[in-house]
Amino acid sequence: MSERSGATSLEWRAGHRVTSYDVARRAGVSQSAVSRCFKPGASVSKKMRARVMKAAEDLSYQPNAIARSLITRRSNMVAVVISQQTNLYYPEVLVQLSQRFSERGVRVLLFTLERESDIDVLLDQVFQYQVDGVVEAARLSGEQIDLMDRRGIPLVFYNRTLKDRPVNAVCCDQAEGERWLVNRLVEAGHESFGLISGPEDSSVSMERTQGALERLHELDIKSVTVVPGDYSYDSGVSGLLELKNKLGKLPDAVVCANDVMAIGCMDAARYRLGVKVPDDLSVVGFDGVGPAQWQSYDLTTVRQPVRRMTEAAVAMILERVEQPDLPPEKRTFSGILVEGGSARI
Amino acid sequence: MSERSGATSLEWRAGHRVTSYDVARRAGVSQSAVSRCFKPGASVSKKMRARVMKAAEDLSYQPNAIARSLITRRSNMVAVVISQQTNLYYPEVLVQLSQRFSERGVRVLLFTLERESDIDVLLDQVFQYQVDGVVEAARLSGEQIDLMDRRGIPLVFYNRTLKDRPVNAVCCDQAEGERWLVNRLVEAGHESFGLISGPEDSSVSMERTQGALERLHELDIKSVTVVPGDYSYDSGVSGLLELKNKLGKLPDAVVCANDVMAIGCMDAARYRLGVKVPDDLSVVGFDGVGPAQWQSYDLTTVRQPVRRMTEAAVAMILERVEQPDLPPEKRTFSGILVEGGSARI
DNA sequence: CAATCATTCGCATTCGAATGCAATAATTTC
DNA sequence: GAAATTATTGCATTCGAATGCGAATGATTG
Repeated sequence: MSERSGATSLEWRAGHRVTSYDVARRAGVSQSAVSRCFKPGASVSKKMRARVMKAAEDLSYQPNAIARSLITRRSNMVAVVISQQTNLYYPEVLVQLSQRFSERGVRVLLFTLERESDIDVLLDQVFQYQVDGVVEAARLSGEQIDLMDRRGIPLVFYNRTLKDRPVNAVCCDQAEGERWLVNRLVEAGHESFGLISGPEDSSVSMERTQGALERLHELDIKSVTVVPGDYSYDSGVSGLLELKNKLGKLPDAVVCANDVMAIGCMDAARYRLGVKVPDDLSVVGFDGVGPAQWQSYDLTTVRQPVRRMTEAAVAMILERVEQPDLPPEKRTFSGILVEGGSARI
Repeated sequence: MSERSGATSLEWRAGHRVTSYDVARRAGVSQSAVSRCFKPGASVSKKMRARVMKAAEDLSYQPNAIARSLITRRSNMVAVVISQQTNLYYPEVLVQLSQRFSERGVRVLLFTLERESDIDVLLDQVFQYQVDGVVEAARLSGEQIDLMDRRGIPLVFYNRTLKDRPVNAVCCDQAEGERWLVNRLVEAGHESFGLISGPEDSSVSMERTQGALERLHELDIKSVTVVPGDYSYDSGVSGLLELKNKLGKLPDAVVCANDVMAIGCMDAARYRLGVKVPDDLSVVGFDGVGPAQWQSYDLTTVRQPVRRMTEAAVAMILERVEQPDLPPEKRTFSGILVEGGSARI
């Protein structure tokens, strides 16, 4: 706790990192003994542990995780890859993942994707850092998945899944959630629907839009128009305007592929078109982000169980670090319907 | 690009990582040669480089960053420590930092703080991972700063600074921004003010609130009431209600220590008190987060120049990795006044 | 063509902790 | 108290890449 520079620390040269050898020398034991003292469950006598810990304390020794990683072949680091999305929701996921991993003694090495095309370089980087596993919240091609597979790095997708390939994934059941939303809207008597989809290359967006369309079809609703969006607030705004253009009038309800677009959509209705939500127009979203609950929006949406999902992702990765040959597994969680005031009842 | 498992790869046993020795053997050269080929600017003949690169390609060899770190004493990792804040604004900072660092070949190791008390353990962790530097967006005690100093790890604070101690820091000029906001509000003829402050232990919040108070004092405004908040939407709501309680009526303007509280405040005014913003009440925030610009709020606020600030933080860290004895430096950036519609003109 | 100088390459060592194995010390058992 | 057993400890090696130094090769010059 308290050795000032200079005092008793003759052995302390600036720029010289304190190693297990230093501790060993000071405690008059071997380096291996020091190593063992820092390994839980190792065979060490009480006396030894006390002496070593004392010396370690004196020198403020901390084991070098990098050296350890080299020999144990475990870095205790996991890569989290997120693509630069407008999606307000990912930061939350990121923080949660970090926290859950950290509880299990694993740190998160962050990889952000600016351009989709950088993914190859990025995967090489991920590999170089010898991470124990990867949580992927970005798109990967089949080839890229193969690559990680060959490299033997456990890979878990977060909210994206490949139909044609067995992979590990944690997902929220997008389609189911959309079906709930559609059910509610139809029950409330809405007959014409507008959908604002997300980016084309987002599997999540596709599943949501498809889920809604499917249910609408089942319920024999004919008046359905889809316009494209990109998850951003602005595209929610323009999406609604485009719907109105296309139809000549507004639909009864708009189903947005995420909350942020739904929020944009509500604002467009109120401030651009002077239309009341939900009286004249119902709007629903998906995700359950914080702002969706703000009183100005009070959005009807489906909340993803982020806590559960991140826990699952962490567990799946760590299981596969221990047992690399566990078969691929997909875990799908139901969302939670949040009944706000943006949709008529 | 294309070696299928099985083909020519006799030397390829599962579970055996490809090392520089493997590449060396295949190329018929020494391990050092391989190492040099992967070091930019090393003395290697063209022929050699070609052979090695071919072999490396064949084996899909990637240098082991951990082994490299051990010998070079550079991990090319930087720790970013963020405290679990409700502040909507940090995730953005985090992503930006990651991107800027990544452009310079440095990765971000993420440390999230659940409880403030965990900070000591966390700092030890940071040290164990041998990061080259630390960007700290959380509070540290003087002792803790000393510790990092003794350990020789460059430390840059993001938006927090210690008065009584020379440290590296990148900040937005909170006080200045608040003065601007107050000026505008006073110019618009407002005479009574309510302030909703942030958490007590947040230096940023303190500077903002103090800055506003100071300017109000200079302008000889007497009717000023401060109530505490915690940066959250809810505390913005309750803050406004509390102000009304305390004063018996609403003030002319409310100055909130961040955008999210300002948003809560606006919603409370509209939906709890039935008061019009800005007609009956002006509200201003601070940060310039995305939602502040949504039409329902259209907040008058001061935006932090996140891009510039993160660039500065990255530059400061990396400079100090190269030259450890650069003196402490504080870089303060002016915010950008965003004239929204939440304050009367 | 020999002598000089500049490149390029390989050898051997290093970074710091973990670990199998053998040696030693501490316990237990009869 | 000796023998057998178990618990501790140290030695030596390992993980994979980087690098100082000297050897070998090549280029340059007179």
